[in-house]
Amino acid sequence: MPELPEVETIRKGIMPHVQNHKVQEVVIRQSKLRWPVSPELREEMTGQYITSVQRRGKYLLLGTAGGTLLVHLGMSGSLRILAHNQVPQKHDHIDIVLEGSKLLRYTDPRRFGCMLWLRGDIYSHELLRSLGPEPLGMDFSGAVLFQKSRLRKTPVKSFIMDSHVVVGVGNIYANEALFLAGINPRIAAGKIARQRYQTLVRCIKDILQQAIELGGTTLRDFTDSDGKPGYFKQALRVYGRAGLPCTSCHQKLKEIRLGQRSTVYCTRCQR
DNA sequence: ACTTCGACCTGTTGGC
DNA sequence: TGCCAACAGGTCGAAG
Repeated sequence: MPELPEVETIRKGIMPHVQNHKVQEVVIRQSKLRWPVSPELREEMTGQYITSVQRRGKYLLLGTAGGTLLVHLGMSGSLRILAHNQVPQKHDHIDIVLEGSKLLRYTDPRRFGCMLWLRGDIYSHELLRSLGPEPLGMDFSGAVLFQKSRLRKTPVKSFIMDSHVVVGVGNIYANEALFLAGINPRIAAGKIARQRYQTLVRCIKDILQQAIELGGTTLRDFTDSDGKPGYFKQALRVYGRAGLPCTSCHQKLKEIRLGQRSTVYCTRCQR
């Protein structure tokens, strides 16, 4: 579920429920996530006011005066706002219980996500320090991609999915952006011209922006049950459509694997 | 410095 | 219907 547009939608969805609210209790039912969840999370976050809800790439950052909760949803994680009396289910690992009537519940069947309590300057933390630019920010441009890609032999799809190059471009949107840009995903990143990177950057920004706007409408209410976004299903041009006709030229879409990830493209439209 | 690959998990799907 | 392998929206870190 979580690519950048989903994470941004979740951020906007939970913000009004958690910002300026006081943490009454932190319940850790399962501490074995990608990294162990430290008891310090409970010890130090309890009693704090959540002052900010930010996003960096696919990380969510809940700021307090005493530290920051860094959340990543991995492949299967989700966050929901629920009532205090909602009974936890099998994969409901952590609750941030707020004063009043609500709690923020972290659910993650595969447990590839993480919840880390950080103190001090969070941007100097290992996980955040060397991240590339935000794809929707001003400092993500064709010039940047072009410059970073010189001499790199890795396929352009793997390249744009590398968080040190640019954050937040996951498998779905990498496939979609390359289709829109008309670029074959297996071309070596270092062999792509500056001009084409400008096109690619425009496509990445467009597809992410569009997905955020759609996500915003279907996932507006975070007090609902699982808000599983069905929004992009219809908008997807290549992802999940291997063997089906290209929406542009009707050629059968091809599926290959790049970096162990499913890659779908049109051999006629993407060169 | 760059690339590849295993690892972390559970749930779902498709083939036999 | 059941069983088993393959695969799934991520990404770190080790090894080459």
